[in-house]
Amino acid sequence: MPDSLRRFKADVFQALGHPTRIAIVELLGNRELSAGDLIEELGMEQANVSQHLAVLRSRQLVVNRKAGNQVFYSVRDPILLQVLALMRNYFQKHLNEALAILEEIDESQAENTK
Amino acid sequence: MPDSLRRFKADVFQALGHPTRIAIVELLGNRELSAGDLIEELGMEQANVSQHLAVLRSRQLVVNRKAGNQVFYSVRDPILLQVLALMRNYFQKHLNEALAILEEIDESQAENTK
DNA sequence: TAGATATATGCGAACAATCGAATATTCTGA
DNA sequence: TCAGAATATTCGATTGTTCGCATATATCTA
Repeated sequence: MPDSLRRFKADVFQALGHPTRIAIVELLGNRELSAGDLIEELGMEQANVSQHLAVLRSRQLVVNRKAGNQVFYSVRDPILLQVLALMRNYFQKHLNEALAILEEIDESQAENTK
Repeated sequence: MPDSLRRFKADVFQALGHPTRIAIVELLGNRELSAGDLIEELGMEQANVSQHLAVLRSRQLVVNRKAGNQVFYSVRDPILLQVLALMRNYFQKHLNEALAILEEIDESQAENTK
């Protein structure tokens, strides 16, 4: 496989490689939500959410539609939702290990705060 | 969904968010390959490949088996291969946009080298 | 045991990603 | 045209990732 193709895939995965962006894609699901809706649901800084939306847009994982004052976002291709569904599956299958990994992450974070 | 779950998913995606690691998982497919095999196939520095393998191991996307002198790697769960297959699908569907994105990346890299 | 082979790890420099704060843009309604 | 609402962008500080190089560890073979 050409390297450019791998870079493309890696870019898509990397765009999904942040909890907030996962949350955005999952909140969107099959419906449209405005940026404001997302900000409210996520309970995060407006600018921060907007930045994450910019990442998802730049990789074209979401599309947006302007309606007057607002901007409505949706997932561009349902394949992405299938991918997330597979991941849910994967997570359940490996729940124990997953929790262990998460604990490690927490511990190493505690470590850093010492 | 709890945030921890999203972090777990994000971690998995992030592990896949590098062209070399995509290449490794795709090379492995359903078979086992030694670290040396992978280094040869990839044509990259031994240490670099080993570091990428460490990332994949730490997120448990691959498992390894020691046999004497060598270490054999394989993909832990075929779900990951399904995910990659879906991405192939996605890529073909959006080939044109994908190429545009790749060009942008190239341009911004050229920008940086100015 | 010594030397070779296979793999992993530690370190530092370069680069990229993230966040909050401030500011800019775009649109609406008075 | 102006104020205000919704969203996006820019900036700088901080943190995380990646790479190459050097070195460590483990195993095999003579």
